Amino acid sequence: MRLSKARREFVTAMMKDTICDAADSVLKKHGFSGITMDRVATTAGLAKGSLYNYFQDKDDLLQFIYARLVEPFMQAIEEIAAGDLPAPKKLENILRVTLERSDKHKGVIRLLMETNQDQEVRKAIRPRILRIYSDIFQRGILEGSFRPHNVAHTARMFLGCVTELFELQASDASDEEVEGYVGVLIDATLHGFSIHVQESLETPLNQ
Amino acid sequence: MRLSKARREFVTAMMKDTICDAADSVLKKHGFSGITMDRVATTAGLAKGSLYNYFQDKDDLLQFIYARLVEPFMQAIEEIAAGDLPAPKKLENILRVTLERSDKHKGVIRLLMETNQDQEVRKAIRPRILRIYSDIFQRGILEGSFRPHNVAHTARMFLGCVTELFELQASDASDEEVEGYVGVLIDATLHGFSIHVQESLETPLNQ
Amino acid sequence: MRLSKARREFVTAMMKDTICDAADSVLKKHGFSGITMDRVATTAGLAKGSLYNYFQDKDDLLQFIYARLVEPFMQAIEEIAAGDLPAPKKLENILRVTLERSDKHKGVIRLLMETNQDQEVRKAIRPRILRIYSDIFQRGILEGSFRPHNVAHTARMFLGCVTELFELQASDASDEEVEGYVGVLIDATLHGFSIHVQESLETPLNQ
Amino acid sequence: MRLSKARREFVTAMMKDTICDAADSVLKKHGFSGITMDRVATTAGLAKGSLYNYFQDKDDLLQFIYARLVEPFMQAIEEIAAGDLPAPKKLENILRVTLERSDKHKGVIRLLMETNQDQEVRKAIRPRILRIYSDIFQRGILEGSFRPHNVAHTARMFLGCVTELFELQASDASDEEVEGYVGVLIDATLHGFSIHVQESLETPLNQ
DNA sequence: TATGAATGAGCGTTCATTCAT
DNA sequence: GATGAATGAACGCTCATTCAT
Repeated sequence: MRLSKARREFVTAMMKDTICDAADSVLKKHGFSGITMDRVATTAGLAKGSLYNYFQDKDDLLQFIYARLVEPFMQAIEEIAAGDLPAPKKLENILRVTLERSDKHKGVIRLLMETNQDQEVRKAIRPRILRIYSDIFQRGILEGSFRPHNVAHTARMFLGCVTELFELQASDASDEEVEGYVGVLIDATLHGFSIHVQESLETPLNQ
Repeated sequence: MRLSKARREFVTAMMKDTICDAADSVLKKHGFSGITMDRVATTAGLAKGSLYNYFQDKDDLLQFIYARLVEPFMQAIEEIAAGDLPAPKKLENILRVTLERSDKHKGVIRLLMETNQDQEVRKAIRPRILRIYSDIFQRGILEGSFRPHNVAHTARMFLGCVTELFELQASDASDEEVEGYVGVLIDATLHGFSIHVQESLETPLNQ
Repeated sequence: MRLSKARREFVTAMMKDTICDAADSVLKKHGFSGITMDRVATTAGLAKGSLYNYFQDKDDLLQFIYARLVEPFMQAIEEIAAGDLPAPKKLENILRVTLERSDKHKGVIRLLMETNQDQEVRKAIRPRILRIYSDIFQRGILEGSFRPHNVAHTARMFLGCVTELFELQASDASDEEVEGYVGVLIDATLHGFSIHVQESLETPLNQ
Repeated sequence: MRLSKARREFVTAMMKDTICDAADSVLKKHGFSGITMDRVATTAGLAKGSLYNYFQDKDDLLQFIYARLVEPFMQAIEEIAAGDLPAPKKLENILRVTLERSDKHKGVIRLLMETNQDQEVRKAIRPRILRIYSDIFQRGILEGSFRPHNVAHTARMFLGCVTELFELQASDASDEEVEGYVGVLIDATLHGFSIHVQESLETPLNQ
């Protein structure tokens, strides 16, 4: 009995994954707004109504997809953030992990970025990421490796850069290795782009 | 005959603008997904069917709206890009113009961000912007103000930062002045965030 | 312009009636719970979506049907109630009018009686009728033609009788003339069924 | 073999009752239209599919419920009808029993009233009740306690009154004791409402 | 028998598009 | 050109019923 129950849960989890994969596939082919329950079901080899055995409604399915996709990222990132490397190294590692993982989900990542801002999950994810970045920048300032600046701004800009590199990587336009992107962004983050003849050490960035 | 034809075209253009205004208004009130042909028509004081005299289909209308909204930005930006200021100053001016203008259209801008990235126009706009940024970075390198780096990457990262500051500005969370955002990003672009004790001038960023 | 507008309203009203007739017909054939938008539309010779040009939603349609059917009754009844005949005569006239009119809508009436009590309209109609009956009974008591009794109970019982005669009339089982039913109920109302050898005049019915 | 068959039938009957109880419970909690096979099964501690081992389909189940609820009423009523009290007393007793029993099942009764009149069982019950009433009225006439009248009409009117008092009792609007309702209706049945100064004994009611 | 995942027709509703006027 | 009623495919969702296990 207990075994059978465990087994049932296992099968259910498998099905959720299968459906999720189907949704991924629909996402890739038809874009975010092209995800219909019908298409997902058909792609998963099910009837439309069967989806509702696994997900309460469409939104539930969407959230599951998002979570399954994003949660691993988040965990890896949070692990790094919780470590005790110097701030710049943390950024670098986070970036590397992020890009490496996203490399395996090219299509989905790109399309997920379309996600409407109203989407519940996106609302929940962004703050988490921004908070992590902020904390690291803050730590960097305390450690003396970063000049003082408004970490809320910095975190957002860093996120903006990551997002764009994401897209670049996801686009077919680039086969560059992850290390390339990491190097680019970390270097830019640390030094900016200009030639610094005479770096004034005390200049605050902002505030 | 020729005159009458010109007149006809003029009137048509006027009508497209009227419809476009109506659509803007609907956008503000109902959000992106709330733009229905019905609402647009009613708001424009027309019958639904009449829209199809001016736009081939809904997508055509949407693209027109997007273009009309974005085009002024693009022109201002391209004008700056075409000038002969030093590269960093160009970036700064472009950024300032971008944020200032978007400040006046917060509502629309924010809603437009919901827009699906598949939208044709949006697809068309990004390359133009990236190209402009790339060119400026390239010029900066030639001018000797930027270290050599892969300008494709840099342009994207810069765009990522702009996008995020955009969102920050559009969100109700911030009343900061445009100059604040400009300062932050320009400083970050030029110098990065780290404390540069010993800046090695010859280090290439990438490639 | 004004004419055209008036004409449009007229046509719309016609269509609402057409749809209403179609719904009647569906009602007769499939019962209350068998009224689907699809069936109504098809019966009316329309596509399903077209119904929504005339009714906001299904409930709106249902209410319209009910109202169109019931309102004429109500008006006739209220008119009689407002007159100055003696109470028993009012009851008689109301009954006669009710049965006469319902004779023309046999099928619908019967089915409408199924109406779920949650239905908004039924909720609204019953109290109106009960109030009218109550008032008349109350007047009858004051006039000295009825013995004192709880008019709330009496009104309900009278309504119950009417409803049943309604159904009897609507059923194919009976071809009896309206006057027959009127006579039966009025006589029963006035005298009951028992043989009154020695009527005690002062006995109150209730309370 | 025979024993085992009897046993099997017994168990089946038990299960039907269990399911029926579950359905009652669902009825109370979710209303008539909220009775789904799923909910009934869950409430009964069964899998959905198992219901179909005991009932051919949903309608079969519904009919069983209705019958099980109504049958005790019917038996009590029929017992009274079969006795040898005078007609008016029979009516009174039937009425009392009806109201007393329904008083204990207010919730279910009220919800059951939402039931579509097309429901087979409901259709089957009415004639039985009407027949009983008719017979009693007929007996009353023969006994000399009722004036001659069309008993089909009378039976229906009486039923209409009962139904209404039923609803009144079931509604939260009234806490009146059963005896009150009984008194009201019996009095009305026997004497009507009017003041009978000079009762002419020989007037026939109808036919 | 019991199970519950799968089905699939059906529901009410929306809306871009067409077309007779 | 302007109109707006009509269309019909598509949507998310429900649920009675079936059937392999």
